Amino acid sequence: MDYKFRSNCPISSVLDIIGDKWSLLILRDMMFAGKKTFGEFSSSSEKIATNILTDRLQTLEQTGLITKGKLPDNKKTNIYKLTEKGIDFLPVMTEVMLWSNKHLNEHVSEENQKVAAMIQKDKEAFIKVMRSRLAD
Amino acid sequence: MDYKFRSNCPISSVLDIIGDKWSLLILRDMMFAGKKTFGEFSSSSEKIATNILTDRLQTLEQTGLITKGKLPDNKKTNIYKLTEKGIDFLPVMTEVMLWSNKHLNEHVSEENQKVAAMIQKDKEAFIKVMRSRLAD
DNA sequence: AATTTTACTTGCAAAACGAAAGTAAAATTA
DNA sequence: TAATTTTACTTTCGTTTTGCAAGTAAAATT
Repeated sequence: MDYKFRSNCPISSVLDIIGDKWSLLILRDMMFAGKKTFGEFSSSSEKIATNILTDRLQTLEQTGLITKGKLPDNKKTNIYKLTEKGIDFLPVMTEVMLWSNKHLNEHVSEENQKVAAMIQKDKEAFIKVMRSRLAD
Repeated sequence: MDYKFRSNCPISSVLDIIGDKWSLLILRDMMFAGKKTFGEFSSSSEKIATNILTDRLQTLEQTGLITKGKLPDNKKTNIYKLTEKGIDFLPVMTEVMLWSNKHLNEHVSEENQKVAAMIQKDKEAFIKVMRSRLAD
């Protein structure tokens, strides 16, 4: 099987998103922690600055990975959701999680190691379950 | 199947690497373009600044994803290689490539689209082939 | 009506970035 | 062997980004 790229592969085009740690953290929290609001993102243990969080949410929205909306009875709180394009990023984040679990495992709880082992066994099943959770 | 994380998943620990676009470009060029030297990395179309390239190569070495060596008969040119830890990052870069190909395809050559379709059909086979290339 | 919450904005010092020029060791060329 | 070129950086400095901390206005709660 010959995998040969004749021109630059398009990875560089996505680097404004995945080459930014705060954007990745937001996507992680949306995908794996079910977070939806500015306050929830702000409360992550990594302590993102509020001006940076604002900036990254705007960038993710402008590049079509998330949308910003409101609940019908609440004009104040923004609700952020992943778009289809954003949900399609799940395999990337899943592989990042698995890589981290394997290579940075001195920082990983035993509980998370077990979950990662289950995911490793059947990535497709995991992604299917997560997709259906996020599609709500 | 219940995938439930009881504590923070370890993604944030890896963000110094994958949350940096220049590091990702270097890893891409090593994995998919077979690049090994400072000059080759420097010649990528994204035009990384030489002081930044130096900095990122040092960071990747210090975090154990690449090694820096020389050829036996050449004391001048540095040869960079992926470590096992670095090669394990292949699935992440593969998913990034597939995501880019799907969502940024107006920038993607027809040739690369065909290659991406082949990869999508059998990711495991692709990763196996690439691993054996890189393990040399 | 008063207070709290939410999602920001602002000011500013520090850090990072990146263009461009320079440098020294090592290789190549004449 | 001397001159030139190549390689992998380092340095300078202006610009941009980051991030802390305080402030703000609209909306919700008390």
